Amino acid sequence: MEENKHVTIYDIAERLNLATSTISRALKDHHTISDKTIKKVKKTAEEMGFVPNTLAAGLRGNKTRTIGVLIPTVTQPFLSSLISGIEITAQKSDYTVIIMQSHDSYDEEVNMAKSLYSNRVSGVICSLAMETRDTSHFHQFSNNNIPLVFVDRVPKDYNTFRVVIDNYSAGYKATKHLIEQGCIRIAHITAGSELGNLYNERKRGYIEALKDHNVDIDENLIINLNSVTYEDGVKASNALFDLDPIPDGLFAPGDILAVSAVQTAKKRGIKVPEEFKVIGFNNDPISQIIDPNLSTITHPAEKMGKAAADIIIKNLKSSKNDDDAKEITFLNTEVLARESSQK
Amino acid sequence: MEENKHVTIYDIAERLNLATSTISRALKDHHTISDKTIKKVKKTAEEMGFVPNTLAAGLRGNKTRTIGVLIPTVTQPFLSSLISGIEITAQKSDYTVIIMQSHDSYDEEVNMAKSLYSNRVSGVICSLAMETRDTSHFHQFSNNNIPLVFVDRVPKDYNTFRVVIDNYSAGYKATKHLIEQGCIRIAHITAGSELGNLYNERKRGYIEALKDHNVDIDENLIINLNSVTYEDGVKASNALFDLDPIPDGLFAPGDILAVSAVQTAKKRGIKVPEEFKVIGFNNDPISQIIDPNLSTITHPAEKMGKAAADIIIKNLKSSKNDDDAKEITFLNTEVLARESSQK
DNA sequence: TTGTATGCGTTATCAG
DNA sequence: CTGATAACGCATACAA
Repeated sequence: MEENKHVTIYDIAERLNLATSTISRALKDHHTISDKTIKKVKKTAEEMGFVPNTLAAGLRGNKTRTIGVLIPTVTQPFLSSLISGIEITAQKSDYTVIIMQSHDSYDEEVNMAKSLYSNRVSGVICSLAMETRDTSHFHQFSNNNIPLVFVDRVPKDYNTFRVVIDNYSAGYKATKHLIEQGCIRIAHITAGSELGNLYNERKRGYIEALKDHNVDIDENLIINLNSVTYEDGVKASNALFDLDPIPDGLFAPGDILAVSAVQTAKKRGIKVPEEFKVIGFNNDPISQIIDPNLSTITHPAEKMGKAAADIIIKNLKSSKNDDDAKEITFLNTEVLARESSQK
Repeated sequence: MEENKHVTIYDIAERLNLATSTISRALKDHHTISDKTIKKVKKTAEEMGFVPNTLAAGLRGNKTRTIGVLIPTVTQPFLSSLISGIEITAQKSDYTVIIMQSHDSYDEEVNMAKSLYSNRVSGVICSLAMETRDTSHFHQFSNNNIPLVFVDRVPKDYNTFRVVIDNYSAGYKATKHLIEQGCIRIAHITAGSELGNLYNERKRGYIEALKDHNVDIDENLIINLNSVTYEDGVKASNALFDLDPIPDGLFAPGDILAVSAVQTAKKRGIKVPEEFKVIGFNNDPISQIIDPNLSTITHPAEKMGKAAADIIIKNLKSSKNDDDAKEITFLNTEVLARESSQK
């Protein structure tokens, strides 16, 4: 077995009778190094199997070209698409992405944030954990000039970059769509108000749409959940179908909830969309698998990821110490009318 | 804005009039340091907002307590569950996980591998890209005593740890199940033979099961695909349904393919499972969403992730330079009989 | 165009 | 029990 010690620029320097500084510069195409030397160095590096030690470089230069991503989980379609977007953009600028999952736990989020800081990431992209109420664990980034971008589930009061959709108007659009499809008893599921208020905003849109179109607001048709699993959705739907009369429409703020409602309806012999129309949120893959296909609101996950990464990279480039208010980027959503809300 | 320079052990040392070495040791509960000092140091560190610089520690100690994960994508349910398993185990032993996606491209995989090495990860867990035929880019790990574990899509000839399921027997079980449900014209979809031979193995199991049960093997019922997207599945299914007579069963080596077959069948008025029974593979979430629910083969993604991480960590602990043959870990699969293959 | 010297923050070795 | 010092591998300021 080869007990290969890692090859360093020092090894290359020795072999070529050059200074380490020359090697270091040649490897990065520094303009003060002759083409000849550059070629020679690169060739030898290749031959010797040199791989730069990013730890050393990071320590020395205090920049790691690494973007830390801190999200609840990678298993949600929305979030994995977000990652995908981040990665695509990062890769173009030669940034490495390191992903950590909070599993929607505040404590884990705090730990992971520390770990990211400990790893001296160049920038951070975060979608908050469900549990998170306090965001002081992000101060370490802000205080040290490490660009921080919140995505989707963002804190309300934190002067940093945010990439979001307009949840209010999305909720409004979804509800309006159901009204236009003839619904007059529209139910809504919402989730425990948290820091980010994402579900609250969607609910606000729902309420406003009802008001604007003179549809009665019935508190019995609004179900409040603490979490948004499939099982929660089944419970909520059953509660709705126990009403008399049952609602004729549902705006669910997530496709999983919507799907659970459709399936519960089917199980109870309620016809979708004839007796009960549904619109979800996110445009998850399942929305096209379920029968009937689910109407939903698009959520531009990949675009959001790209936008967030762009902000980080741009900010790092200009290295401006701006105390300016950080902008909020709003991305578009659209109603995707499929079978589950057909007239 | 606070222009906080990072707090270092040097800052703590200065404040407490102690040596940096004392601080370093105190922070790690070294037994040669008095309890009093340890307490004092920890308190001050906390107060000053000290966060260890893992780059420096990694550089110095040549170990980073980081596991690099190199997989095709995080968006596949199987792979995101795998990650989940890796993370759970890693976190218990205080390892950090860094994830990179090859997007099934050989070139990206080579790059990412270099990047992981460059980051001096302590160990690597990899599921190969579809495109990968050559695995020499992993030698850098093997040669430098960095534990390497392949998972699921593994190379055939590479003396390193492997965590897999027995694809042959899984394919056999799936096919046998269809036979037991009364199928006699069982179709199969397979994918271009690659290094890992995962699909080939499943196909081999399919063939053997047919033979063992005296069911005719009809080459027309076996469709070979280059990729395994939903669209590919639709094409394959249509080809099968254009046959006369159509097959009465299908073993699809992935749930997406199976779902596409079910939906294509429905579109063409073919009744599932009455006229056409289907079994998939992986037990993806969609398998429980589609109507009828999809029979499938379980794939213990999270367990595999845990097993792989365990191997890395154990190996790192014992730091034995074993030239021994590396073991292969086989995990169990099961037939999950649901509606789509009902008699 | 290249070389010299230094420091990034930590830990391990050795000395006290 | 604590301190001084060197070393990890690289990048930069400065010198030549």
